[in-house]
Amino acid sequence: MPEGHTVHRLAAALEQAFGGRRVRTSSPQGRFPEAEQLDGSVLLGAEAVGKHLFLALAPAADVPADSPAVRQVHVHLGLYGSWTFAGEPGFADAHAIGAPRLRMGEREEAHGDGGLDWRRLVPRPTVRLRIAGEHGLADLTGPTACEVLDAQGRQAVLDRLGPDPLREDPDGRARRRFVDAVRRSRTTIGALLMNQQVVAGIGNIYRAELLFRARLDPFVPGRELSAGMCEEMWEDLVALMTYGARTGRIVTTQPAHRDIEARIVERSRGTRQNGDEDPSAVPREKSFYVYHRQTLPCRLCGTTVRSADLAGRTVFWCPRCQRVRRRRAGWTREHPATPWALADPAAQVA
DNA sequence: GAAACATGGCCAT
DNA sequence: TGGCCCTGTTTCT
Repeated sequence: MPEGHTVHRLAAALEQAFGGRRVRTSSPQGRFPEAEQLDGSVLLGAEAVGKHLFLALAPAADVPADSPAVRQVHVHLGLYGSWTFAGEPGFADAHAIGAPRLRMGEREEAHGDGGLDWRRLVPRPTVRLRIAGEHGLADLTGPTACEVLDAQGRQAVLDRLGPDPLREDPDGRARRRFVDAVRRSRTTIGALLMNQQVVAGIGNIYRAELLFRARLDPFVPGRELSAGMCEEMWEDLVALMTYGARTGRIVTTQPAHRDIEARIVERSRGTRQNGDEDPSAVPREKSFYVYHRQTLPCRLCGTTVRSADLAGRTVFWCPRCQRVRRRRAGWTREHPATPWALADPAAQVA
């Protein structure tokens, strides 16, 4: 269950694992029959845009990237999709917690059976696509999309996507696109943030957390927000998602706000993330301000966090910290937003 | 076992 | 807005 940062990590992991190499492809589940034609291709590269993943495959390593011979495997994990890696020690290293198996997507998982030969791993019957190389393999299960596209098809997907905070934006064009899209719309900011045409890569966690950090009510219409508020949100998103892509974890709380949990019984069902097993990581029950914290007190003011349906998904917010007031001049926040300089996610690793 | 639930998105009304 | 598709895990009967 990934948001954009996970997909970017996956692209890096797949490229590291198979980039420039010939791969075997198969569809144990049988629901991706194109795997047979792709078998024996060279994986030229892996790219993430928002939550979309593209794997470029060609008959040979020296085929130019823009050649019509290049096939684009387009993968979207949806709610349930995940990749499971298995291989020699050091395979998919950047993400390995312990060989030979780990899962990415909703989490990474290390199995202690070190003697297992990855080549003999029988795929689960639900594996849509298996990619195998010389040193290891990757199994894809449960994607909402796994299809072969040509260059035009790939472009059609990209055309449906707004700016991705995880892609370079040297001239500020992406930020401007985001700000304009928000301020042009009478739709609520909570719905806009989930619209991949407005910003690509945000999911339900980043939405709720970003709005808390901005001290903005999810139900305020986009057009009521000032340009400054939108620019601050974009910059905060870039920082939060960059941290997420680097660590594999969504952490939005500042260290000073984490210990309220000591006095609270956390819901038994938590939100799993990559690296939950890592004792140096911020524990999941301390990682969020509002996500899945409905009925619990706000970390800042103690008011009970609320949840409601917004655009088909559950949104979480603190009705006090995120209260806004309508003034003649437009909407204003009742509380100042998090000072962005302090919000540097790098400073959040306790 | 069944049912509920989950970090999504598409398509038909 | 509602229904439906993907799968795995937890919680309820």
